[in-house]
Amino acid sequence: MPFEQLKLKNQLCHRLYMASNSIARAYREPLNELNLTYPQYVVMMALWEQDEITIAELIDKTAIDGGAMTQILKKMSEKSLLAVIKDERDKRKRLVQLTQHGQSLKLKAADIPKNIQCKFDSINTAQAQQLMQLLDLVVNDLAN
Amino acid sequence: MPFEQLKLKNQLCHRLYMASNSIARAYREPLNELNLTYPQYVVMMALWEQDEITIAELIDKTAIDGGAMTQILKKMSEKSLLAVIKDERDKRKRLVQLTQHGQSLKLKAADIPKNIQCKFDSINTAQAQQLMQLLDLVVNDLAN
DNA sequence: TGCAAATACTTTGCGTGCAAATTAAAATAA
DNA sequence: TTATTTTAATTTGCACGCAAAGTATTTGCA
Repeated sequence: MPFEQLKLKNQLCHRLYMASNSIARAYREPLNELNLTYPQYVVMMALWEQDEITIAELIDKTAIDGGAMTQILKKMSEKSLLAVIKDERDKRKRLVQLTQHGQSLKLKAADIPKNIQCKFDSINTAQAQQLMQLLDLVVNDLAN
Repeated sequence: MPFEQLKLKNQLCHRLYMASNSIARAYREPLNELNLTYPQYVVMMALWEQDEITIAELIDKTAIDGGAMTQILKKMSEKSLLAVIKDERDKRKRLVQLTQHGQSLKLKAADIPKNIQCKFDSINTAQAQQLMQLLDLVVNDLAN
């Protein structure tokens, strides 16, 4: 079978492309109600876990590009979700700090994961776990 | 455990986000040598399988956004990879046709899938198949 | 036949993802 | 100490992904 390896149906990358876009699209509606984009939501989740971290740490936790992060934090700061303040001990660094508004949004966001899960009719919890484990292998293998 | 569902490590969406970005990044170098972006490569794979299809069919096969597709085809046309011609039977439609240059690129691209696979040290063929099947379930569940 | 609805695409505006260049500050070396 | 290198973040330019609006063209229905 010539060029079988170039067929779209055999491309893991294309599956990932479609799945990633699909799930980001699924988050769009619920996140619109919080006035958040998907990457902004990821930043919020990171900060809800640990507040007042440097931008570099935030980039590390979220895997969001540094150049994009600057813009994202700027927009989130304008929406009064967080503040970016100087680190007096190391003036190269900047610390990201949730506002009270940003902290309180956690309650409103708490239902989102369940709402998304409801859409997965054909995937059970074990399969979702397995999927996440396989995706971690992909990410780790490509990290080098 | 309060708000456990909001932690990043439990988010399938974030795993997909990272994996999709990682693998797109992995394709960047080999595709640079063909002067193709990743979505452009997807368009090429679709056309190598079946040439002279409408833009709507191309969108259907690739899952690339329609608005983006217009721009992508414009750029690929400028690079003489393909031509977009009118469908005389239905003047709303436009047909996408590979040029000889576009067709010949298939040979150069034939090695790419194997080169990417080499990076996956911890995933065997069966696991890759399983991953693709799970991703198909995700996409199908979210299609509704 | 004629006209509203559907279809196929294009355009526009916004928000990233990414590479590369830039700026500023701290760490390290000479 | 001073110069070099490294680290942290920003800026710039390009290519999408997506929603919404706009433009033809065709269908289908009254």
